[in-house]
Amino acid sequence: MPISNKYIPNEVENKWYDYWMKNNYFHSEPDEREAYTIVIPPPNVTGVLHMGHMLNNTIQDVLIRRARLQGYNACWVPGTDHASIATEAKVVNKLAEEGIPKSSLTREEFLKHAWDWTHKHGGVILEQLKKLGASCDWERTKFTLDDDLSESVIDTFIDLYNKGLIYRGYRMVNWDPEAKTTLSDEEVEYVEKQGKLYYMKYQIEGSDEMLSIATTRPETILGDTAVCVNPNDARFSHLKGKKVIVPIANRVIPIIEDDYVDVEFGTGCLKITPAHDPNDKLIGERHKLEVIDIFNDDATLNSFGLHYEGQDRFDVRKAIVKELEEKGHIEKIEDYTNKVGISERTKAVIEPKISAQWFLKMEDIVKPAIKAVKDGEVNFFPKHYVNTYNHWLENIRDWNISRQLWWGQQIPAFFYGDGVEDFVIAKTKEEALPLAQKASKNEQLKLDNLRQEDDVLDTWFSSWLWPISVFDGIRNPDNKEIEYYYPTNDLVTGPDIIFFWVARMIFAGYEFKNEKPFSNVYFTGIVRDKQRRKMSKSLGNSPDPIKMMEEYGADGVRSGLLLSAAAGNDLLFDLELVKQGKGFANKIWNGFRLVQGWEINKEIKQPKSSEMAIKWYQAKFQEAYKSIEKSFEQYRLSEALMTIYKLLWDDFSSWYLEMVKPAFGKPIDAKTLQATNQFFEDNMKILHPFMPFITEEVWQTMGDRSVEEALIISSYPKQKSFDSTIISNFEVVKDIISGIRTIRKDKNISFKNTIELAILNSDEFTTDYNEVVAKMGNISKIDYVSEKVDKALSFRVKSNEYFIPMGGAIDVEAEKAKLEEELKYNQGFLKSVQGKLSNKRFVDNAPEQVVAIERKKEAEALAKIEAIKVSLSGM
RNA sequence: GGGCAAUUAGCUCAGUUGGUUCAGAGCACCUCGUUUACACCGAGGGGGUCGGGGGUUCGAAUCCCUCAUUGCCCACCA
Repeated sequence: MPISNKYIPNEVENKWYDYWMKNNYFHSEPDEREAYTIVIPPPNVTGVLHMGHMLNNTIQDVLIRRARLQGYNACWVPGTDHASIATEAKVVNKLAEEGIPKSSLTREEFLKHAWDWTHKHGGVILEQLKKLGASCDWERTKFTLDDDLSESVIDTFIDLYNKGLIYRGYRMVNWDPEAKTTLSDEEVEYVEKQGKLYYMKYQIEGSDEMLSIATTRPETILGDTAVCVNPNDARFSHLKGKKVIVPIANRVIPIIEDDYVDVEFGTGCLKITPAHDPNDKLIGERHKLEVIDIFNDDATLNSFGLHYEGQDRFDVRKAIVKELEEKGHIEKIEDYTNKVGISERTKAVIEPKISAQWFLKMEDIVKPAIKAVKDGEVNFFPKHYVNTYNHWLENIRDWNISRQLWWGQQIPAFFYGDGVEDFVIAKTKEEALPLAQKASKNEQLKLDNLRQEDDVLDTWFSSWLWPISVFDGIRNPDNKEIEYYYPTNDLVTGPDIIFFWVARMIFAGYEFKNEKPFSNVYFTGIVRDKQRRKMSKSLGNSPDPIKMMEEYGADGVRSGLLLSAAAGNDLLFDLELVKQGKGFANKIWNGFRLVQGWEINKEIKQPKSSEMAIKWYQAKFQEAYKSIEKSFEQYRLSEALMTIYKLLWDDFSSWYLEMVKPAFGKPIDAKTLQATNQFFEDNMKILHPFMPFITEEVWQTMGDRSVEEALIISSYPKQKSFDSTIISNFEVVKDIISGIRTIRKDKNISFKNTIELAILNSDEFTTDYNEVVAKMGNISKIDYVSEKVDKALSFRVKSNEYFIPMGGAIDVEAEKAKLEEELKYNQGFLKSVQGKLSNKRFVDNAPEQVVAIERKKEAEALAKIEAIKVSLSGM
């Protein structure tokens, strides 16, 4: 069968993915082997694959495929996250487009829509991962809202509540007026915004004196309940005990004193709005101030907004400034940049708000997580993320885990009264009833008197259990699966969710399993474009992963991504590297075609050159192997791939295959063919984790392979010791060949024409490589001579000299100039070496080994200089 | 305001305890070559006073100090 000289990935990739699936190679069951486990960072259920996923999942697949080849029972658990805010927002928007406001629906009706949406769009991303070659155990696919996972979440909530770690409290929390829910501190991003600082004048009651106050949020004056100055500020001492009139609202509020106020900033006078600023709230508590909340849930003003009621906060800001100006209350307006908190999901400006929410106490629960990383139980790559991690854990505040949403696990709290504390915690209403009867001391309480908390739990309150709950380790702590697969081995994720997810999983692991969830965390970088901009939909700078895989092959894309990704650094995505990856696949394919085309002849003897080439490649392979192992230990996948790339392209294709390749139309001997096939197999094995498709294709085309003999489940080559002198000797041989090629190029001697070579002062080992030199340099005859050859071109490798006789056709002057240049260089080199050696302090202080090396350099330089001088004198 | 990281060839990055292998790799670039696996190719080549300035040392890309630039994270100054 004629094989195309171009490797065409598309069909090949689909074919082998189907084959792997059909034969269930990705599936894992506990057995006697050691487990190697990764749980996928579950993408949002309705998300689509972007470049970040591509990188992240390529890395996981490399690790899992390698482990599988190494004989581990490799298990990669896939799944998706319900992403409560993001998904609910999508469903709300979609319903809004259909003219259905969320408020018109009951909880059940809305959830039905949400599930319909999830079933329609969910899992697309997992299908896309299959294109990439991800060898996940799809039978284990989980969703954070699956019944078993939800039940695990509820169980842990109850457990934590019973331990006294969960409480309900009135607190100032972050309110997202668009999603109409609270957010945890981690879900708020701070961005710099160009704004204004407004200086407003408040009239002092019973006086004409005006007090100037600076604020960035003039609309909140309607919620002012005091004005505050520093007690040590002499400018305001005469105002002690007085009151001011809030403009527009015309309310009279006290002037209070508190150390919090910075005398230097603004006017040294601060307006206090306890309902809408965390600091004001604290001051308000200290001074027992009234709290006036002026906003509705969507951040329009409520009745405290007076004639602005129903208008949006930012519209009111403009309008109120205008009104204040008209009434003479604006002193001045300055430009001012400040940090504004926005919702990580909706990007809406966060409104601080006081409300009753559920919190998890963090102080004690995080302690084992700090210790685990400190003690190296859990390792971070790159390790500097440990600092970020520690800083967060050591300064942690309680976690607001309730969300005013419907999409998620509903909090299992049942209210029997209107008080903040009038609730019981239970799995079901039925279980709650007797508890509520007891708590309320009311035996007559009925099921109908109980009302379940509307709020659901933060998405991360389910994903923090992920490595445990996917193996059902919460509900059935002693089941076979959790015992076998937990703790997992590696976690591959982005540093952006170190707090959201990674840290929380670690302390959840200790809290619920008494053990770490994973041993190593590999933080990937962010995928950026060549201008270092983050790849995003809105910028339109992100290529479509699916299209790209269709054009360049999943293998090409995988290797392109990895080639550009130094461990832990941001990755500047460049399509050129994907092309390089595709080119690499093609290179391998063509090497394979070459070997496939060879005719074997068992009668012919193995040439010496092939024998030497085989010995050399065996050593070279082992040398690379060692280096690959080392790279993997440090999660330097990019480095490992580059090592393989160079091994296969330079060493194997450019050197090995060229050395053993029979002349056109000539057969090959059995020994060499057998060795070459063996190399091919080993090459495919070490490359397979990175480029699974082409390697399987080559592997399967090489011979008839049974279902048990697929590459994906074959065995990784073993590390063997190797003789490094074979490699260093061959470097000399390469230099000789390179010298010949340089002369050919300089003198325009076509490679088609054979030339002769004479060698002076031969080292013993080089004679073993005579056939190699002859073949690679197209040399017809090699002579060993005892003195310099006349009318010849020459070059030197180490201190040996090599001649190519040219008859009379050499340009003596040019050769002389060249030699003189070489002489000059070597003399300079010698001078610097001797400079070092004549420095007594160097000789006395440097280690013996180092001095010995310098002496050796000196001797070699002297010999070389001598040889050049001899050549020159003969001209 | 605090912390972390980075700064080495045109680009992206290696460079482990200071001294074999220290100035490297890949890509890009230049020259030559269509030799029967591959032009998604082969052979050859140019290119960096290692961000600046000090210091320690016989010796510094590597250790110390300092400055500069960039990125990220954290932090309740109106």
